[in-house]
Amino acid sequence: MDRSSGVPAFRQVAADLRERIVAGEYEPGARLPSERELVDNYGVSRPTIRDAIDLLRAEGRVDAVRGVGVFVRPPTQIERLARSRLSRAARAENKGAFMADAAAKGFTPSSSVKIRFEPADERVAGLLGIEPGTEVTVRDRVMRANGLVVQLAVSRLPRELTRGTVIEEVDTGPGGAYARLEEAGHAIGHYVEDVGSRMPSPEEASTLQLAEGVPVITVTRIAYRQDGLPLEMNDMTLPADRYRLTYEWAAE
Amino acid sequence: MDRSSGVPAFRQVAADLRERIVAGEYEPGARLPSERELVDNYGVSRPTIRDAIDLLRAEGRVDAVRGVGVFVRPPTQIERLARSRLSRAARAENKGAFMADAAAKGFTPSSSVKIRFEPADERVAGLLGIEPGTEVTVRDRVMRANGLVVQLAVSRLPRELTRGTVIEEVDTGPGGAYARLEEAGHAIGHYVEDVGSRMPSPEEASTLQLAEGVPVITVTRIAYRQDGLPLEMNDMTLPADRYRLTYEWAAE
DNA sequence: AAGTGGTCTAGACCACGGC
DNA sequence: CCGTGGTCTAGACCACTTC
Repeated sequence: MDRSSGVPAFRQVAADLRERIVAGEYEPGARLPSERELVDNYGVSRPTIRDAIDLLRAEGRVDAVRGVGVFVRPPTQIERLARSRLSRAARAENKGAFMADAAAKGFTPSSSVKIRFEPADERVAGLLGIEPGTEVTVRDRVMRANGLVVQLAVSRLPRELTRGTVIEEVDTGPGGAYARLEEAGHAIGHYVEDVGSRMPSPEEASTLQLAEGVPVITVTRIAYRQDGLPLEMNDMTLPADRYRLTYEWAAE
Repeated sequence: MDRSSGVPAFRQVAADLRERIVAGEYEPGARLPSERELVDNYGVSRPTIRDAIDLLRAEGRVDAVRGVGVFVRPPTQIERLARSRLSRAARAENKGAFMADAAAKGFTPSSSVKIRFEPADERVAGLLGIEPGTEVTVRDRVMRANGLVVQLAVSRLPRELTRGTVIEEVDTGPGGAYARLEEAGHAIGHYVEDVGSRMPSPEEASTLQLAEGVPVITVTRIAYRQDGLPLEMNDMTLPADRYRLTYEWAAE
């Protein structure tokens, strides 16, 4: 603790703890000294110690458990999602991309869907190439693996394309909505995915059961018909500590 | 303020401010009431008000400026990075992917490179398909646009492929390292990119000049020769509030 | 000089988990 | 019951920006 360095005390404490964690002095899953012990160790007040720990929590390095202690967060298991999950071959045998992934990875998937219809706002209309206000079919899904929420997905299609099809039902049948579109003569030509990241809203953090300091990955996928007409857009939200996305393409 | 709801006071204050921001009562760029005003408005102590504001900062919703006030963070300008930046056609006229992007977007790019050689660790060896300990050439780059740091990139190649080439020099010449590899008979067959996100380390936050509550996007790209041999791996780190990544592919 | 956010203290009480 | 983290208070002083 250097009180004259100009560096705030809580940052010095955080830096010291961070170093010890990275160095392995506190291993993954290990408990840090209690806040009151740290008060004695560093010679600062408890709020200052808490500021330091709050910093490490925001970085996603430690988890605090009330009544128990503060623990070094162990590395999480990462799933890779590849674009091959959208192949027709995969659809032939499964209920959709998410179920296909689940089958491959050996966990028990479940998914709850809410269907609604609403007028397209500016953004949706732009991406789907329709007039704002045009009615769209919205499939709002919460996907779970072994009971744990792992993904949110909001899919929107021009209602014109879904009227009278099972895409407006909860269960879209084998191969999912994409398979139904193709059966209706809308063969998919190409996909575009737009990937970004941000901190979650409090609602997202609680539905996705996110730990502190964990961002979400946002993916907006648009499926186009072979003539270039947008068929569907899908806004997906994934916990960044459990997913990576893999894309692969030939040079040129 | 409901003191008997069980919801902590600072979360109630944060929720109220968040609502007002989302509703547009405080517009982007607008100043929130000062902490001491909020103390009066909500009837809680200043540390409690600060806890509330700290929450909004961690979410990336507001910025605090010492001596001035707390401001609603305005939306940032987002650049899209598309895989087409890696095409041979783009290389033909430019110095590399980053410079190509810069030219297209109309900003002034600059980039500082440090070259070093080191033995491959476990991860690097696995991705490059070589034995751990094998010497690799490391090109450690900081990319800037109009003076602002916008990307970190650490590129690694088996030294065997770069010995005697300008890839071991600071300036790799027109088209960048990929062009030199192709000239040396290592035509690129395909690329794989692995995309994830996490909160930045303090070092990353300061070199990338990241605002609070802004994650980084991490991309690991591997370039393979046409026979499948890994030629290069590139670990990129991007500020999540300034970039989105776009991928596009044909169905099937 | 006045107002702002940044830091820090020395307490207090609470809710929760484990013994 | 005791120790843990979670919340909250009422101050204090500082560094900084603006006027």
